[in-house]
Amino acid sequence: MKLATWNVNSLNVRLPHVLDWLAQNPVDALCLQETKQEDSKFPYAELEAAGYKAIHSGQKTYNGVAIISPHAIEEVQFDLPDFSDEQKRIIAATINGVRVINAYVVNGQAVGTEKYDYKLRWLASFYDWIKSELTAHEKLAVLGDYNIAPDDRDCYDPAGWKDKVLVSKPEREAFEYILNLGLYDSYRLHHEDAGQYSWWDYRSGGFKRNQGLRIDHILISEALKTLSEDCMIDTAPRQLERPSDHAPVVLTLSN
DNA sequence: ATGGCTTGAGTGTCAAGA
Repeated sequence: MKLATWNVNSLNVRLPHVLDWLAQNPVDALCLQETKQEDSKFPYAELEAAGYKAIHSGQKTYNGVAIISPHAIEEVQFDLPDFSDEQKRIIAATINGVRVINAYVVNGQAVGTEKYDYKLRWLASFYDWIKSELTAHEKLAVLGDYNIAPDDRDCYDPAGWKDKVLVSKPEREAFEYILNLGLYDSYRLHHEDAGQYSWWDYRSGGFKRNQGLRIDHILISEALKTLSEDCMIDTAPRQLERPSDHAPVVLTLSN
């Protein structure tokens, strides 16, 4: 079984990349973030023609999350249960017996801003919900754009980024607390090296110089950890014309 | 460089991303 996450930075622009990628990388579930479109614009028909079902929680211009799968998509849930929010950042479903949560975590803009405060409050509510989901679902995967680089190996310039948004101590602690609920950063189960990123700034030739951050993650419960065979970051789509600034992250499970 | 690029909105130019 393969699970993947990809922040596409506008599905309207990126649909050809997504369809090509799915054709080359058949997965059991693909979680998208930043679709940036209302449900009425979501390309259900194009995905269906490619053999995929989909669920979407979208809005105009910003945010928006989707789960795409060739299998039945069951027990669908939208939004955090205890956090009043107009922003479409959460969608979850059960696929082949695995609870799949897709999260587009708040960016936070800059430390000390209102948006940063909103990020920390959002993460606190996210923590509470993940805790309850873990008790309800033994096989749980929490995929998405976390907008947090967990440690200095995940940042191309730790000194320059010190205490900045995406790497600040409160954000890293929030990520750590979520792991401490009983989840594992699947990438780190299989790879210890630094310099492996999932996002590169469009500006300043970030990708060519490998100046990036690892902020897209697939967290898995103990029951899935025992099945985990590999987690990889696919940099191929980042090299295409008009790419998303994020690369897909793919988890392979046995069975 | 409170920068650099990309997207959506909407037709002039800004907000937001990370």
